[in-house]
Amino acid sequence: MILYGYKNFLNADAYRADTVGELARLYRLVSQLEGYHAAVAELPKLRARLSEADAQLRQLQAAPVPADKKGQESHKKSLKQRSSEQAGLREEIGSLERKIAGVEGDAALATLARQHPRIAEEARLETSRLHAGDPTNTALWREFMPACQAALDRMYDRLGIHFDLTLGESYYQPGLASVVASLKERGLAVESDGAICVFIAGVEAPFIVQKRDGAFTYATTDLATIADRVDRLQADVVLYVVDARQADHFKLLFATARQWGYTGVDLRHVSFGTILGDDRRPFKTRSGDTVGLESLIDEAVVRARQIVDGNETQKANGPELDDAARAGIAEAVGIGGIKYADLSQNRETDYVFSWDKMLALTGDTATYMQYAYARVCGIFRRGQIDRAELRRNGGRVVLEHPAERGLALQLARFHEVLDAVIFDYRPNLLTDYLFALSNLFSTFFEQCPVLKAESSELRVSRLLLADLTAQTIHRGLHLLGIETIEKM
RNA sequence: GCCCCCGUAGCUCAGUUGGAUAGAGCAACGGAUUUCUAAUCCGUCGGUCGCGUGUUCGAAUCACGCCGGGGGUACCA
Repeated sequence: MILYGYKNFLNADAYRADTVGELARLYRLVSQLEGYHAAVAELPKLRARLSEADAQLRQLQAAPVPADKKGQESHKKSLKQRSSEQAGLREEIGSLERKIAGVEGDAALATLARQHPRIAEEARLETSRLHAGDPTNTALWREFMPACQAALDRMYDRLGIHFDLTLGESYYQPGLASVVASLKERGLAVESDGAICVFIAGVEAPFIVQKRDGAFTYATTDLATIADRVDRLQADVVLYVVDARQADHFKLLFATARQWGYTGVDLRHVSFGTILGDDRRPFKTRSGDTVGLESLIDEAVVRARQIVDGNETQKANGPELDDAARAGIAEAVGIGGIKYADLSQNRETDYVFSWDKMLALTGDTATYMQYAYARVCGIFRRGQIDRAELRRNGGRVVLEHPAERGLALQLARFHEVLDAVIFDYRPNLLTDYLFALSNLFSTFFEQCPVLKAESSELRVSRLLLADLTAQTIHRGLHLLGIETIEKM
């Protein structure tokens, strides 16, 4: 789509000024025009289905209600089904009409749509040309990639995400033809309606490894990836952290891979729920109308900064933190909050996107744990305690106060939680644990003076508990990719 | 049509392989700060775990049925 957009709709100035932004615009534009034509083609069919559904519904309503109970129930049921079908069709039609109006209501867009009636096929053709090694498209792709990669790297960098090894789709491209050939050779892939497909017993949908126009698909790349990871990297587990809606794809992929001979590798779809908008409809990342990650992060950091500044002005002895320190705290708190919001929900549950949830700084949030950690650091700083020395001196932990006991029990459970997290790839178990731990620490902090403990033995014991708490929070948050801060 | 997921407090969600009076956060309300950071703590209010039947000593959890909501389903990448 981007290739087609570049060749037909490029704004050269915008491309020079903001390459990625312009490419994104082109993608959205082509996607919109494609959607327009698809909607125009689809609309009459849907309208026909709707009038059919209307007629059926009227017929049902006019029909006499059966005398027997069973008949009544089935009558009621089909009535309900019909009207729900009718409502569904109306909704779909409305959505298509809006799509069409969006283009036709804009003179420039309407003209473009008229000039590019076969945009969908032609855009696809650009992809298959690229796959076939077309020099122009390959050169363009080489031109686009660095800018896009740089934009991604900036985000990953800000989020503290690092990769051991990155291989894009292009890495596998040279091997795709032989994947298809190998599947054919084994009798796994057959031609169907001009496409090369693998059919898996019990699944109606085909697994298309090569389209009618010759282009390969994600299915082909995914198979080539499995082969590479097993043959070259000797992977024994491969995890796919992908939206639950791709479940069918992975079912077919894994089944095909096994039949292809890759039986010794554990292939797992670690699926996660769909992110829904306020209307409870899925966010569609490709349509480009979602909340951008960057603006989400910026907003989170701004809000965190407001709290930091507010706290600083309220301090009895005047502000302690300079601008750089405050900025660092705001970044850690803002980004940590977003990561935590995402990781603290059961990954399989769909969730409604909410700014408030993403940006909350009180209650069950990353901030809560970061704050508990900073409070421990405050104790050591205030008491001028050398933590390494404390650990070396080997004092005893005594548990007399209920708050001490509760905290210690929770600390001892850390390893169990990590086992459970790894077992089924459920980070929310770790967030639950850390929240409970931090909560127990806060209670302990309120009720058990550490530096001013009644005896030196008790003081050492409580210092050890505080130290362990900080270490555990630090490790736990670190595993979630969330930073800790010494002062907040 | 076929396949998959969900329904737990006003809201957002936990609830590990079935195990004790079903838990949090937010919201609401009431308290706590001369003492290590109040981004905090303590408390109150709030639930027929969608409905029914079954399996079990025991079900939010398992089975079946029903009601309600959502998603996927041949050439998009």
